Amino acid sequence: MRWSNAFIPTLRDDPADAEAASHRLLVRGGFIRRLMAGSYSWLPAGMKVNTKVSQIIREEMDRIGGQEFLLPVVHPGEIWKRTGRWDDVEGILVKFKDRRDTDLLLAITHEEIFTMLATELTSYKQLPAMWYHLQTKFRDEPRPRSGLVRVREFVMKDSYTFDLDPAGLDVQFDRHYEAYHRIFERFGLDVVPVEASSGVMGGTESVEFMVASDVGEDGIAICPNGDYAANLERATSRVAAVADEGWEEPPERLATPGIRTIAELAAAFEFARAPQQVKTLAYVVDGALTLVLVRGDHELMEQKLVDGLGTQTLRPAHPDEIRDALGADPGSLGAVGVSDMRIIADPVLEGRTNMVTGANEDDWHLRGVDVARDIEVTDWLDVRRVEPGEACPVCGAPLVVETAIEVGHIFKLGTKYSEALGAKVLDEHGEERVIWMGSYGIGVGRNVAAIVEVHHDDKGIIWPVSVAPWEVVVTVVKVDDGASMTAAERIYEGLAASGVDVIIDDRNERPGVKFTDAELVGMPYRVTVGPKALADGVVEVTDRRTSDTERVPVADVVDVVADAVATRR
RNA sequence: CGGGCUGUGGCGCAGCUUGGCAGCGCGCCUGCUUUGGGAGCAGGAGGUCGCCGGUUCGAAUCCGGCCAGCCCGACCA
Repeated sequence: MRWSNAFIPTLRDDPADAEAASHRLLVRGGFIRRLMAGSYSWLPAGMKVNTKVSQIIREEMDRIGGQEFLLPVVHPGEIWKRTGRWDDVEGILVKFKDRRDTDLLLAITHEEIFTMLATELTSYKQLPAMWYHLQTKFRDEPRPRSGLVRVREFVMKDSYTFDLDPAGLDVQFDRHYEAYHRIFERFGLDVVPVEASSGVMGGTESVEFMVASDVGEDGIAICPNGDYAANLERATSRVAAVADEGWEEPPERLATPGIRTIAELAAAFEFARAPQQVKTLAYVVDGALTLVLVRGDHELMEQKLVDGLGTQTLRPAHPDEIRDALGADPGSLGAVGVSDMRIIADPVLEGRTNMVTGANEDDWHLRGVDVARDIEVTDWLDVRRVEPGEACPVCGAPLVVETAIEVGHIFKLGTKYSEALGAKVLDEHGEERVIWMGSYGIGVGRNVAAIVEVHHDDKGIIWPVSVAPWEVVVTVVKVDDGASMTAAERIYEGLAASGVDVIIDDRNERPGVKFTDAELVGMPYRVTVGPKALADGVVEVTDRRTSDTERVPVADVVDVVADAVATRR
């Protein structure tokens, strides 16, 4: 590739609408351009990276026995109605009709269609199977952000496995787990696998691969001893027991004029510190008002509630709904004496006595509440959000909480889709068996963003050799110097002949412009060919990572650079 | 969906308060000089001022509505 002919539109200024480093640098470096919110075009340099990332994924998928497909991005609504997701998935699913008034949708993922294809599997002898493709998804996200980190249209490698039984699924799941580690290692990403919520995908078990980053959108709790790691949407921890002082009498009314918050109540009464309080939250679950109880100093993690209840139709109750049902406004709510609705309580509250909670009467609370005696808990459910420093559930060490980017997610699906769509085989006894499925995703663009988030400095991107748009740039300091151009061309041809992905910067620009662009675009190695060094029979080889520059004889440079590149691929 | 901010040549911005020729820097084109860290001089091209409506002799500027984008939150496969 010759830079003079390439479309690499680098920008001198940061784009006004970009804050995340990856977003800023990918736009400035001429890799991507925004079309609309959450929708990006890949320019030639970006496409080179995209292709290398995709290729690494392909290689590792093929290595564990994956077979590549390519499925359509527009699906008939009918199939999604059969799995229930036509109605269950709200908001992000774009639905439309064709000229014959047929319901269609834009694929948000491809379980349905791969499972339809799997109905052609008829015998256990055809299992296990591992199928994948790299294909566009469109999810009408309410809030795209941070460039490629969260977009609406993106390409994902999604794979699907088909097995006779759960044990087979476990094997394929573990293979993916290993393959994903290899993939992220080749991307230069340090990942933490964490237990995750399966969300609407359904299924029994899922693992997310997370890269710690400020622009991440997920919180993860990590044990410093490596004994535990989980997404906060699922994480649990040990909480030190609170010793309650005795209070044998029934709850006593406590006048609390004007007090509406946990903090205000804690400040007003010595015996009502936040851990002594029961926080009462009102939700509407499947249409019914439901109380959710956590300790005063704890936060509800709504996703844990969603997962624990196995429902998607859940929202905080409106103030008027709360007043109609309980007779008080938020700020004075409590579950004591409530018997006509579901009461979900966090297990941390189990056995607690002498607590303070709202009296369901504005300006009044109750003290001396014994949870077991005074509250009719219908479900004990771990719904609290883990906070930094709480004890690891395995070893007790203080947990660390970090924000992270989810770069991959693997699910054990079970039989949800195969059952709904009739994917079955005959086993060795001639009996019909529903296929056990798993699904596994890696977003291409999000991984590119994560790589840049991790590998950049104030000058630009520092691509790992494995995914760099070009492994080497040959920078010609003075293009109208015949000797320079001749030497540079020879080096360029020699590197290309050695299998190095190389670009020659033959633009008639001043050296400063070319050096700056090379650093912004982020090629791992720069070979600088200029008249001064050439007079000594050498050129300079600069490592983008370290900025170390080495003078190398012209005759050796192709071998030296080709070797350096090869060892880092 | 709630809150905040922003829409002016390709990019970054000023002008808007107080209505009166649409500007600056970068980039781009031509010429000359220059050439090891974002060159200098001279000349030049390029804009429905997000859109629609209103007020006014006159609107980038004031008023109303809409659209789009970014950030925070909600949400998130």
